[in-house]
Amino acid sequence: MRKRKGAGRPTIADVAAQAGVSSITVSRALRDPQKVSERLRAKIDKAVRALNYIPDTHASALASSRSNVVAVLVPSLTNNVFSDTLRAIYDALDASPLQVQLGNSRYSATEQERLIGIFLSQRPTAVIVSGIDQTPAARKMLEEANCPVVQIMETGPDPIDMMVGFSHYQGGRAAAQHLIDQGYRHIGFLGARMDPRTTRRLAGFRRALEDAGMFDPDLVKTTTTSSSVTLGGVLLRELARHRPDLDAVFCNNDDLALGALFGAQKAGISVPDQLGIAGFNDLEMMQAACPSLTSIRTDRYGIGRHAVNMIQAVLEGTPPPEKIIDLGFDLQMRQSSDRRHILASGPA
Amino acid sequence: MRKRKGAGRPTIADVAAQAGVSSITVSRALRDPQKVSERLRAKIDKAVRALNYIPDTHASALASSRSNVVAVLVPSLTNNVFSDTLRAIYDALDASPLQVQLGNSRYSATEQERLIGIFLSQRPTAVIVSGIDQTPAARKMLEEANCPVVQIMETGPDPIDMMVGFSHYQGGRAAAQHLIDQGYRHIGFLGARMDPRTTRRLAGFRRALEDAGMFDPDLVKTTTTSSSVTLGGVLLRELARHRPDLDAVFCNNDDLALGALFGAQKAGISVPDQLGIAGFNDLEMMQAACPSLTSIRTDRYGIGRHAVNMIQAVLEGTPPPEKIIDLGFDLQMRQSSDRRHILASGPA
DNA sequence: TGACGTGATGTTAGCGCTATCATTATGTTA
DNA sequence: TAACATAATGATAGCGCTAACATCACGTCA
Repeated sequence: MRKRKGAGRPTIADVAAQAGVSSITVSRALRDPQKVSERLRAKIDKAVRALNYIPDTHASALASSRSNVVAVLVPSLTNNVFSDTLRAIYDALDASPLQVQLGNSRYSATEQERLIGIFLSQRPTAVIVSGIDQTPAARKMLEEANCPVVQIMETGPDPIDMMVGFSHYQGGRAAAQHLIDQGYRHIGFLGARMDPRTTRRLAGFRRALEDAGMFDPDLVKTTTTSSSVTLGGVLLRELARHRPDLDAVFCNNDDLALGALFGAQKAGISVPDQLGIAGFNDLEMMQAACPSLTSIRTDRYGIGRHAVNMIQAVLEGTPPPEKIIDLGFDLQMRQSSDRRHILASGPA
Repeated sequence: MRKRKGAGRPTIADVAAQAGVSSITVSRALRDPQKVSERLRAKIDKAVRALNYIPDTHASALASSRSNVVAVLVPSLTNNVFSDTLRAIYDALDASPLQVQLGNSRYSATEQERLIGIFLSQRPTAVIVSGIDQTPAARKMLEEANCPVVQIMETGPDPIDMMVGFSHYQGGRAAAQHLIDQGYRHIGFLGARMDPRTTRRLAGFRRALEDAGMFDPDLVKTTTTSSSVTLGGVLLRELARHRPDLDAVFCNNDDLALGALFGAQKAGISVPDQLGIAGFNDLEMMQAACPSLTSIRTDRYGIGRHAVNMIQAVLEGTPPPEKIIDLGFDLQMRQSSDRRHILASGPA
């Protein structure tokens, strides 16, 4: 009957004809070569190359109810933290036939839920989703998605399926403990956005100070606006004006920490002597700053790499022994909080 | 006959049955509502909502040889310049049924070509690609792709289809001219990566200095390694050691400029008096730095927004009057290159 | 009044692949 | 050697949607 146009791209039937086999054999040879005899496989490979055949992803997905898409959901495209992890995911998937479908939830759990719905309608091979604070509906969808799911950036007690990250609570606690150990006594907290991970860093910070009998809610300065270097300076100067006894700040990310450094410099406050500064994530600029900035180093690239590894392991039928991978963190002490010279010369 | 499982998700036939119409009418009602009478449209909408129907993108793409994918190719996921543009693209496409398929070419033209091949096999609705330096094969593929193509980040004389960006050559030239105007006489160039855009900035820089009779190739310090704040400090100190007469640097991006500032601070070189610094792109941190840093402001978000607008205009049948949009740039003079106090008090 | 345009809806046949059996050839066991 | 497992290949029928044509109910105009 009437024929549709067709873009003229070769189909699996063309390959089959050229190789003298049936199309299902071509399909098998491409998807699972060991199911086809070596003789036919060679013929088919040759035909594929001769015709420059590229399988149609949509037809494949429709027929198999399965796509080659890995859905990845991050809360921000501009935050370097996520771009490092994304880069790892793209790098790791590079050699595989899997494609990334990236969604930006803008730090909104409901937006994340919406995107999960859209992405699942593409029947992805796997889902990578940031954080552990999905809405109940989103969690339910993912549990029923019938594909590997990895929650990244954070660890928690109750994975949907798998998890790679670290404890933001412990990170915040370690940063605070470090400032205490350096002899600071009026330690503030600068926080932007206050998403769930940030909030847990604050909780860890608070715990460390409470244990040391030093927690003062008046020294916690937070805002829900998004983070920036400029904001770090603004928050620092507001807090320092309000509380002249402030002698250190833990900033919930590195942008704020850099901004706090600039703010201190503008206000003539010397770092680290009059003010200690610590950040979170240890972006590359932290060690280059003058003075260099203390931060909690996190393995963002590793998180992406591990997430893909776990997915591939499941797809290959050898699920990873551990459902939860905690990559931890490292405190990188640098000049901005180094008071060893003062500590050595006597008690504060 | 034997039935396949089917994930149980409602199909267009279920909606049609519920609404008491044929499935093609449902299809039309969803894709082009004005082709269906108001009465049926209401019924169909109701059925769609009742069943929570979500169209299958793969089936649609297979049947129509057209997907809802906009392919976007950027050279880097970690460079803030591109994440700003990406954010704009995601924001602008948010209300439409179009989905972004993102590829990372890692600053490699051959990798870009490979990805274009993969993406075109998904028959995208449109393609957004960074830069104007496609390989001949890639250019040919895009010309034959039979969909809108927008080259972004840069303008040039010979668009594949459409273009949004600005002239990096003129940007580099303006930065150099500014440093000349501020009375600097031994102006260096710090460059990382040296991709095509960077190279054109250098060409503009060179032109301005040559016009002023001040170009000195010995003051151009470049590397092909990727850019970082740390690298900015390293390059600056190497150049300053080699050429003590250096009195200003134009850095081909803001990371290098920030690093140069830190490097100068570590070396005890005062900015802007002993050394002027200018960057490129005007990331948010530039104005927060201490001293604040001069930069060439570019409208990265606007580039993404315009690119999507142009695509949507074409899809709606009202192609934009201009194939090339030049969004220009603005020099933001700040403390790091401000010598008006010196210029005012007499000749250098 | 009858040939004909117009808009709304329906029928049918694919799009290019793969799931599910069916078939055939080959080896294996009692 | 009969009965049966195993491996390699094929035939067929969809997956869920839409392009292309068909039909039908109106109105229009000479």
